[in-house]
Amino acid sequence: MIDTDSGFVTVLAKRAEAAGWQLRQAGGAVPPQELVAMKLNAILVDPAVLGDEGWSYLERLCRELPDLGLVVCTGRSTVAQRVRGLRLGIDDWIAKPCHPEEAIARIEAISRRRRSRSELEAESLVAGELEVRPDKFQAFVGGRSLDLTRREFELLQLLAGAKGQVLEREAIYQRVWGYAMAHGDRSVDVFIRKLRQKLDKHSPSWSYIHTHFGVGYRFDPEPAGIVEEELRPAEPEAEPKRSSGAKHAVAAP
Amino acid sequence: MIDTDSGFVTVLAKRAEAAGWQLRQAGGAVPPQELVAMKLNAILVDPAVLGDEGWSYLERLCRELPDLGLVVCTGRSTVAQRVRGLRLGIDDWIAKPCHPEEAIARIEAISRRRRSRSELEAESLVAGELEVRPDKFQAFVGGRSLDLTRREFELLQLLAGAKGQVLEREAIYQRVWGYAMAHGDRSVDVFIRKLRQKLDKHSPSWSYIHTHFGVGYRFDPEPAGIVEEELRPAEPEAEPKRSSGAKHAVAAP
DNA sequence: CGACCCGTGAAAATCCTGTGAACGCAGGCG
DNA sequence: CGCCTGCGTTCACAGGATTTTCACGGGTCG
Repeated sequence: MIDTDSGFVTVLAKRAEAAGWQLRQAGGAVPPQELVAMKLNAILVDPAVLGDEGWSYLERLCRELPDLGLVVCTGRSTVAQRVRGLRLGIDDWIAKPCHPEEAIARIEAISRRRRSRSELEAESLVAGELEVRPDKFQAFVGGRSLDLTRREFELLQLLAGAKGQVLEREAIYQRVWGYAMAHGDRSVDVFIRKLRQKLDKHSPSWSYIHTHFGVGYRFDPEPAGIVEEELRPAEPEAEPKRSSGAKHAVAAP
Repeated sequence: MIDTDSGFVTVLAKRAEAAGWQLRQAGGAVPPQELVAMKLNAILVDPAVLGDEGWSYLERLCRELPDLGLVVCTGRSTVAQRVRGLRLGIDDWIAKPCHPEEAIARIEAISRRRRSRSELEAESLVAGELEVRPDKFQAFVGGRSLDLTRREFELLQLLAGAKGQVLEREAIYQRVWGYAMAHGDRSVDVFIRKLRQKLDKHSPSWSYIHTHFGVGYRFDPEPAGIVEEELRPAEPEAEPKRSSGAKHAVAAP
């Protein structure tokens, strides 16, 4: 929570703790980046402590962290202000002399929506030769681990979860990295490449990730394997380099 | 909305319509089943009109339609009641003498969360032999992809969405490209041609896009197929070139 | 008939993605 | 405490795919 009203802060902290939450408090604007690092569920702000920067800060939060639950709790406000805030992306607006229990309940209500859809994980998922195991934070092919890093795994899990759907870069970034993608960021592409490398290394006869030009990527296991190795069985290919290897299928379900 | 306060209902209906929503109103409890059939986005309830069944009805809604946005808007209420409601699964609780614009904004805020989590605009659309699938950024005929590029798809989606309506070039450009069309720009025409090509290639016996001279284009699937091939079965037409082929129907305004 | 509008094909300009590598950072280890 | 390694981020380049632009000619309208 971002507020300086010590009485409110104290009592809310107590209730939050009683509810089993972990609460962090600040007395002024906190850069969205730091908020990301805190892995927050929701944030409660009294824009009064932000001064003139109030609106721009709230706007920034909504823009860069659309997944974060955002509740404003402040003193006098007009209908126009509340409407503006809600339209901006704020999830709830509470008038300040407010019962802490209600604040807790409202934050809970917001978070409920957020959580409900994402808690579908922990289900082991199979696609082609691939097996994605959230419990082990790893993916396997024939029992052998792909040795994915954290980000790689999260990306793969996201893609594999939205089976068949095309996911746009921004959406991918948003959901894996947790905040809005900066214009021109190529991180997603780079990780897609790493994933494709590892997938191809362990399951060469399948293609999993497909590119949709100008849109994003789509996960869909296809047995479209490259079967030219057996044409020249005596080839002394000591070099495991796959060189310009298989072209990645471009948009053609 | 479930409410009987005619003044509130009237003004809210007006605002909702202005916001482009479709609103249905009832004066008492509606079975969840019927609500499902209405394909609602959110529901606004004043439990006062439900009498003693209020809480049980709300509870039932939360249990059976957890995906539905649920907002309570009623008169006097205690903190305990609001907390109970919010914990139950209600998304927002508004005190009743309330500005309709705020009610709209709050419902919007709730729906925003709901929608962004689930697949946005996953409504697949069928027209003639054509199937437009927003989730795949692609259109299909008989399961085969038309292989549209992003712009082509967006254009087709726009046209197909405004079923039967004639769209002017500037309007099309504005909505697909996102900014105003420069004078003399022929991009729309070019993309219409590309679309017609691909449509005709995969679904030759239908005509989808019609030209309105001096106005714009209109999407309307018609089985007006060109059936002259069978008139000369022995024709050695080795040249698949459609050359000056089928003229595109031009409707008179 | 003449001005304007639209379909068409192809060249030119632009944008997008795959890729390799450098960079910075943090934890693990000697 | 300093080195090393693994990981994530950023950059620049190249090859394509896509979009835009252009010029022509056939159609349409008044």
